[in-house]
Amino acid sequence: MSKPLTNRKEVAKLAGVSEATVSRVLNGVGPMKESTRERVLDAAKRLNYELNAVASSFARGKSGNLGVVLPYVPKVHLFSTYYFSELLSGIGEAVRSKGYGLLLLFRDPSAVYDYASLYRTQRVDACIVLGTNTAETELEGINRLAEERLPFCVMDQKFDNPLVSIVAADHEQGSYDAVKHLISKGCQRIGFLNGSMQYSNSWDRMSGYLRALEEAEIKFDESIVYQGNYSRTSGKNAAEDVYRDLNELDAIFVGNDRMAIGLMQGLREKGCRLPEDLKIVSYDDSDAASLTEPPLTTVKVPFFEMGRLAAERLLALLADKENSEPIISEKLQTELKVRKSSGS
Amino acid sequence: MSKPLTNRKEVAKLAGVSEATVSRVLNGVGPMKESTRERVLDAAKRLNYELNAVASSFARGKSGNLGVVLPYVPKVHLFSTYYFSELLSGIGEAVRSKGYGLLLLFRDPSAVYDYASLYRTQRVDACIVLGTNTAETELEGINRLAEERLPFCVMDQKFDNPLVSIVAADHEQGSYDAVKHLISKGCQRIGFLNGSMQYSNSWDRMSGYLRALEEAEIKFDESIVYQGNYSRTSGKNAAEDVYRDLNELDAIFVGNDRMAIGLMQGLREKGCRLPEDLKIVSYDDSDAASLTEPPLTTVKVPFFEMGRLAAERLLALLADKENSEPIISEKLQTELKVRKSSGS
DNA sequence: TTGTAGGCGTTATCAC
DNA sequence: GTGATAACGCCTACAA
Repeated sequence: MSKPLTNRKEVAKLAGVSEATVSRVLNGVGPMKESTRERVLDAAKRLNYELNAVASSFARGKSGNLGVVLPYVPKVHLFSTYYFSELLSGIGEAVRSKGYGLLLLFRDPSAVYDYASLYRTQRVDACIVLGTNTAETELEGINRLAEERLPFCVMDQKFDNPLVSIVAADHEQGSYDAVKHLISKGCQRIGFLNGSMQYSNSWDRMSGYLRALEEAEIKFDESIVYQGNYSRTSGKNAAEDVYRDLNELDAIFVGNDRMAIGLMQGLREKGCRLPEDLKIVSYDDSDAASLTEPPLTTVKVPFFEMGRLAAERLLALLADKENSEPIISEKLQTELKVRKSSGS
Repeated sequence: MSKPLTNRKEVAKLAGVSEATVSRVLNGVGPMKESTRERVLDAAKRLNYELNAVASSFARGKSGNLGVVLPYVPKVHLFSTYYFSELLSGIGEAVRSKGYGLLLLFRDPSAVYDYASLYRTQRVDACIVLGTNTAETELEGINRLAEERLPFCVMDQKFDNPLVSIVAADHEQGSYDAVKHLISKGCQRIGFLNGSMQYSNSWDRMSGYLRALEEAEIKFDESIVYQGNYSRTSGKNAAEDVYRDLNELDAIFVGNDRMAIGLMQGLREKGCRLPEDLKIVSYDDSDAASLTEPPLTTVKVPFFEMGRLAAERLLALLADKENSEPIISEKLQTELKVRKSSGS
């Protein structure tokens, strides 16, 4: 029933050619007479025939799939879904235009994931890894991938290993821009609510924050750096400390929109007026950023383009064998979107 | 490089058994002596061998993939991403636990999509179709699938064809609950901002709205039914008309959170106070619903469970051949989440 | 309980 | 330009 209703042999018979010719026509390879081409195409259409993708993959020794690996925790939205859906859309665009399949793979973040197995079992020809971090178990998995020279790419997370391919936005610059914007608004005491340091991009944000301060000759004060984990709840929790320090602060830079939203909720519950009492700039420009009251000034990250870029590069790499240079593209431009939360 | 490093033959040789025995052990079928089983497993581990998924699929004549088809429009978030990511998570959960693959398929919503081709080319064994509507081109594609008795399931969209499998929430009841809640708050003049009527669930919402009114002996007034398309922008646009009718209205029921958010923005820009000037209940309980000011009273839809249910049913159907009964499950419970936008 | 062997539908490498 | 034909790695009757 769900078997192909027909196969190459039938088409060959109907068209009066050999099976090999059918293959050539359908794959568009090798020389062929226009007339036979038409005859074969016609026969295929009459029989409602299309190439069997599985058989084809088998013969080629390639699955034809690009894998996208994501951490999966039931009931928890590890990603802001904005991030996730933009990346996926970008990857999807690239994959479609190259005729590849997009295989979604959920991994249990608490266990060592055997990435290499995906290739060994031929489920994917290449893959993009989302949401990795620097935990020991993660490092091990990723490093093994790199050492086996398997085609893969990590998103938005740097590894020391130069063999690890990566596509990432320039969060150092993005953060610098964000903080500089606050400084240009006359802020001097600028706090920082950062996310978990197990992600390299959290370190990048810290660097950008420091550079902006330094350039403005503002002394770094560790006591106004707060620690969250990119969740809304952690932002709300931070409101406690931020509120306590409120008269020390002109503004605060927050590592992502979700935390900023939590923080704003928390502060407002304590009676803060925003942005009068505290200016805020955050990060991501997710859908929610323009919904809050006041709307968030935030750093827009080109997730869609990042996804597309990673996928395109990987597929290009697959096309041109030999080349197995790691993909390194970690300076994608961000853009500051100015809204009311930063004062204006 | 990305080829399997070894194959069944090697394992058989090392274990001193036939290839067939290796297969049997690795697939856990047929009787086998514990000692040979161990020997084979040991050999496999020593050679770092795993079954080649492509070859396996080929031999079985099944791809081992569940397809998820989604409309794809560049730059447009057709789904609220909440809907999308919850459904996908649910599907992912089912698929993983059954050892299937999850293949993401993007379709161009402006063209007739040849769903059957996915099966013909053996890319998927079954699929879940998201975001269909009643456009002629869609109907045609879906009906063809049904007539060929291919295993598939449509989410949240009803078709007249009894052969079409569907999993959907009970939006009639959800809407009834929403409107009844408003009535219980003392509202009599309740407007309705509905989404596009090309989706059956828009009709269901209308039915629920009507039933609640009728039960309370409130006369239906077409002049306070507004038309949107589920986008934030359409909600904002509707603010014009709603504002004009404001003294005719106690409350408004809105077809989804996104429109409600747009509507609230629009109304506030005109100087409305919410919920004092207008009570609002909306639909979906997306992440954003609790972020707005005031937070939205909204109807929570079990997207995760819907995804999981659809996937589980399909995979069960694949497992037990013979059975090709359409899956019909269109009454999944919704739940009203009461927040400030509806008054209290 | 295990081995033998045919078949799955292509691809790709030869000849012709 | 086109036709034979050997892989590809595994599954599964059937035989032993």
